[in-house]
Amino acid sequence: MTPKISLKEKQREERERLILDYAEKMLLEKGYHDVSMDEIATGIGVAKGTLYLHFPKKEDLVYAVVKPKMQSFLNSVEEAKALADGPKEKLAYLLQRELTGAFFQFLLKSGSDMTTIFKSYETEINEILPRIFSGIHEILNEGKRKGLFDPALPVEFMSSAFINLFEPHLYREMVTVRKMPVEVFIRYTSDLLFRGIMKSREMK
Amino acid sequence: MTPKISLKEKQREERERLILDYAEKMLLEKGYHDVSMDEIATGIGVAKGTLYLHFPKKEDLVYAVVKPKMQSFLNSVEEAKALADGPKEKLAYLLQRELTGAFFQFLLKSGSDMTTIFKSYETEINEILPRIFSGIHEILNEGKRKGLFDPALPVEFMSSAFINLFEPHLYREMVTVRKMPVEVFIRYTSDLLFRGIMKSREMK
Amino acid sequence: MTPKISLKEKQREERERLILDYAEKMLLEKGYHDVSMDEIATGIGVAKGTLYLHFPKKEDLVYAVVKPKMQSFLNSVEEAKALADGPKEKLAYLLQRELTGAFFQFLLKSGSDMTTIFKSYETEINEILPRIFSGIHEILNEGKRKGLFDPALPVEFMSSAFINLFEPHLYREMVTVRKMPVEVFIRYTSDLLFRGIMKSREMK
Amino acid sequence: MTPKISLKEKQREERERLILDYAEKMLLEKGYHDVSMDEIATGIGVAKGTLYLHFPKKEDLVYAVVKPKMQSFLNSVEEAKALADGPKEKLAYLLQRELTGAFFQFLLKSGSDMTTIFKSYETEINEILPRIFSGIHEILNEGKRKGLFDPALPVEFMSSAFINLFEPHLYREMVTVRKMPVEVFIRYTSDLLFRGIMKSREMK
DNA sequence: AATGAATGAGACTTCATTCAT
DNA sequence: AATGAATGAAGTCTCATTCAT
Repeated sequence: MTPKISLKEKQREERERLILDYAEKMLLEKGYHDVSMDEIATGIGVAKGTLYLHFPKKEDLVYAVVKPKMQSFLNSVEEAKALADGPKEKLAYLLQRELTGAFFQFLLKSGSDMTTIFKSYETEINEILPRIFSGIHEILNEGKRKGLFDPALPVEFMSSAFINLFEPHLYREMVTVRKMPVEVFIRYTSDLLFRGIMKSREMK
Repeated sequence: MTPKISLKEKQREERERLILDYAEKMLLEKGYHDVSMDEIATGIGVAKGTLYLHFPKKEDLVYAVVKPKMQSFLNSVEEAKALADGPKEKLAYLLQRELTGAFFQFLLKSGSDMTTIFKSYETEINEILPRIFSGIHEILNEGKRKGLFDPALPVEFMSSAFINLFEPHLYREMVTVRKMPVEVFIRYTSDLLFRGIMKSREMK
Repeated sequence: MTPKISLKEKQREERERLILDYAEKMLLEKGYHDVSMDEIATGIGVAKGTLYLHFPKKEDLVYAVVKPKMQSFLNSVEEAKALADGPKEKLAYLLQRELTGAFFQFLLKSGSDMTTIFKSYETEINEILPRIFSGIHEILNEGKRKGLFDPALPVEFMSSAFINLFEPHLYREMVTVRKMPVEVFIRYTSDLLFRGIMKSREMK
Repeated sequence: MTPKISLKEKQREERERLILDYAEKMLLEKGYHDVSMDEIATGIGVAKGTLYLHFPKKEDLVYAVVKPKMQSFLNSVEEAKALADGPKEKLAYLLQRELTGAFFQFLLKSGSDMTTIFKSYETEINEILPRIFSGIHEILNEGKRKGLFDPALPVEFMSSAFINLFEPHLYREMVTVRKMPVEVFIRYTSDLLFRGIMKSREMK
């Protein structure tokens, strides 16, 4: 009977994906508080109760949207660290891998510290986020050691500025609205990170 | 008996300031949707109704918090434009003047387009915000013309990146928590804007 | 010192009259629930607290508006009863005397049994209203005895129909809006009471 | 499975009827402002939220009570106009058809112009009410032309007096309290309209 | 499993009434 | 006496969550 079960399981997962995708879309568009469970249910054509079969709380549904993005970001950080290239290339890799992910965007949109919304996941979040940041800090410190990055700037300062680059307004304006090719957008962002807005003299 | 009138007026303004300050604090901490009128009232030790004596709607109270910051930012933009110095100095002036203001921070915190919250003030906002951005764009274009700023980066891209620098987490972490002197924080931020995180070769 | 006191007393009464007149106007216009104490105070240029120096409760203020009209109606009933004329003339006298008074109009406007609003005055009201009705009933019974009024119609039916004639919409429409002279309006109303809408054959 | 759907639909309608009936009862008893949504919910043993499933606003619930009565009255007016009989019979038909409906009663009870309460339905109301009145006026003018009704009385005067006959106090007192048979009540009312309170000489 | 009607806590807002000045 | 700021009970409405079908 395994196939039958896995068929059901498959359907269940498809349904769940449907929910998560639509929820993500709406959350990005309107933020946590302006998206109701009703709206999500109606939007994908299921009953409100069905959402609750998959996710016991709104918090759980939303966290299910956010967690993989956080996870993916962590993974990318780990991958970046493992690259043979230098720290600059590692950061560029991260940018290119995650710039379009909606994770941090969502957080900023929601306008709350994550823990305000995800009270039940505080422990989990406090396990993942620090690893993300310490991974970035490692890369940044490596850059400082190699004389590439400004030794005067605290790594916390740098990493925060780095994270801010993932803010969604700019992406939407440039790529979605103005049809700037993603690669161009990524290059610009990466340039901005590495040499600010000044006209470069020596590097691409 | 003008003094008597102005005494009352003074008290009224003090009370209003009390409300606005506490509201700002809470809004920055928890965002629009997670701060209730009740909470604000209790927090400053007045009854709910008292808030409504000063501000007919929650929207009005919150806009009264935001407007002066928006206004101040616009003023600073105008002042920056009027400076005799070059575009770089103008942007630095803006950073130094407004980096600690909580306006954009609040917006990001609130996680919605302003007009989602401030429906009644849409017209007003749509009058102020564009002037802020076009002012910044003028400075940026001036910089491009003078060969200072990267001509490849769209000014919208630059201005958006510039605005992102005002995000509050970093400020709080560095200045409030780690006791970094504000001047140092401003210099770092300004450096970041102008030359990215790379070790500088030729400029301060 | 009597004159001084009576001067103050006079001013007090003038102020009270001002309040009562404005309150009556607004009550008639918008009804009990749609007129706020604030509105009344502002409308006559005094502070809200001042209203409460004269009338401890909204109920008291409104009853102070209503009571004299009720009283006046009762007086007119008594006067009508005392007339030398027949019952028809007595009713006509009542109509002519009270048709323009706003008492019953106000009640209808307020849309509640009087006792819903005037809880504290229930006893008083239950003393006056029955006297009004029994006075009218006396006249009606006199008319029945004299073979003038339809003996089949219960007096309660007649008196209620009679009271309904005081409804304000018609008065406002005809006299205020269409500028029908009051005497004509009274004659029409009186005709209606005595012979309905049919074309009269024998009496004016 | 249409029957299943119609079962739910049926239950929904039953529930809605329950709400409407109880709301009507309370509205008639205490008027718009003195009936709270809470009170209605509690009164029929459901939660407040349930009311809002059926009617998004208090205004909507109340209008759902009023509209059918208004509609029914309009229908009766149209039917009356279409009768083969004379104008007197037409009015009598209207009286007999609608005297027990609570529509105008409710309006009077509510003590406000309908449009004060039903702001969102102003257009709809301004479409129905004038048709009611102009229908009545047609009948009245027909009566005048045929020499039946007093040509001196403006039709607006007559129609307003006619409407006043639907006032609820009298009905409740006579029929509900004193157990007067409805037919008798209707006959009395009709007599009152056509010949006033005078003892009739020539007509029943 | 799926549904969606029902629930009720909690948010915003109004307004009669009180009270310090 | 007069003021009007302050109060807080009460009302309308929303929405995450539950539960009978």
